[in-house]
Amino acid sequence: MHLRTVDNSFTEENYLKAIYKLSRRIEGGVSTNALAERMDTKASTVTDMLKRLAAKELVNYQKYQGVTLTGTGLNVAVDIIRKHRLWEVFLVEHLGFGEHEVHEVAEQLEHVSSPMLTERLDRFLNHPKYDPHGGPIPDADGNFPASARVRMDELTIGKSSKVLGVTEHSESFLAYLKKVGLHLGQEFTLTDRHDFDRSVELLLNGESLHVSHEVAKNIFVAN
Amino acid sequence: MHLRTVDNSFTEENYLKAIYKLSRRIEGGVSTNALAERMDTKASTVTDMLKRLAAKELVNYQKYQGVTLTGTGLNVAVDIIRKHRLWEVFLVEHLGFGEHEVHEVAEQLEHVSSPMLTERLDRFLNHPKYDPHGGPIPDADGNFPASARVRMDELTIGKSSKVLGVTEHSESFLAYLKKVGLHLGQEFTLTDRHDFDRSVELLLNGESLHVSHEVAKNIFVAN
DNA sequence: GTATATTTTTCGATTCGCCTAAAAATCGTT
DNA sequence: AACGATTTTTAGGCGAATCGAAAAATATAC
Repeated sequence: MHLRTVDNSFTEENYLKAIYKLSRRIEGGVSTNALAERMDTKASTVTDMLKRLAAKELVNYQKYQGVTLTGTGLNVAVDIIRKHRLWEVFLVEHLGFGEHEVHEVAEQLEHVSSPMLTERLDRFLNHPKYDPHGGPIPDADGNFPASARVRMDELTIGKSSKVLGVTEHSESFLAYLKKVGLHLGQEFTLTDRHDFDRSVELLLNGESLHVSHEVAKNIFVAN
Repeated sequence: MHLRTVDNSFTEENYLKAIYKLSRRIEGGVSTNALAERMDTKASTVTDMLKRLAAKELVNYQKYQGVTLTGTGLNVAVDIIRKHRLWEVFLVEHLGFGEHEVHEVAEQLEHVSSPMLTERLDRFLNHPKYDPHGGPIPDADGNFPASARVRMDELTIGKSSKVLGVTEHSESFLAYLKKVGLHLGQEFTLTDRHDFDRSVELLLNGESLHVSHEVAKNIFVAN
């Protein structure tokens, strides 16, 4: 006698979120190994979980073929992201957390399940569109803000722009950005693109900067 | 490798909290059945859990003899109560929740583990001493506010006390209090408590008065 | 003080999330 | 097409948290 309507465990929610994030960056289904690395677990564990998620119709899974989210699974994933980012705004703007101190706490808060809480928090925060890292916050219907932002690697040559956010949050990546001066709000001009490796050239504070495609595709800029 | 040094699960935390709350009202150790009822589970499940908690030295447990919290267990329980009540203050005062809509959400939020979050929330809320129901909020060291007030339904049997205030302000409730003589400052002795409906018996001006739990929980009395 | 009732514990089972080791499928290279 | 390397799945096991059924301990009644 279980009520099984919306009974997603933290673990399940985290898998769905991981699948969502990985599928943003990769064409087609997400591989078991990619998921295992992201979830810091073993491939066999991932296989087990994918079967369970498939049984609940949260993912489309066929063995050896990778995994994608179903409509339901997508809804859950986006809702988790919405909550995560709203909490980050709260932590930074109202509790005085530093931008880089919020992630772990938000990882916990995002699993609190109360639509009323989420909507009231959203209102309290004045319906923010971006989190402190520049990540877009989907609304209650799961729609992301229709904003003027593109990935840096997609910006037109010659355009001036500024850094709005990143999609990769590893320590090393953030350290690299800091080192080369690509911090939030930094203005620059995209002067050239090299087709052979899709890297780009920027003009930033009067200096030229070479940015690899791997880096550029993880940076959101104004368009 | 998780960051949580003391890795208490939600379930464990809830058992510790339940043991704490039950031991407030009852002399000696808490019985397996009382705990099972409170946790809405089976006695056999409780026995299993008590063994685990005892192995972690969070409770003192000897079979058939009931259970009490160890120092460590008490610390955990009080910290959960602190977080629960702080979140209730936040929900009511900043998100506009009604007094009676907050409990379930706070039950989830109380398990978010981040001392930094708790302390910053406490500061944001201006170090409140009582939650929206009048429940006292322990400080970061686990000390409850010195002011001695408890809900009438939580007063120890045999204690003499006096009425300090109410948390329910409806006309009918106030009229009832007036009729039975429970006005502000009125002295009385709590002579008995009936576990089946948690109602209490008072001795008031030499007369016996039966007060339902519904009423008693909305009256603050000196402790 | 013995019999009966109640409480509590023990004893398998189950599900979730995870692991290791081994087998199977797929991919890459020649 | 066939070999070897890599990825993925299967198989079997483990701890946490739960259950029901049955046994054991304690409490109550007579």
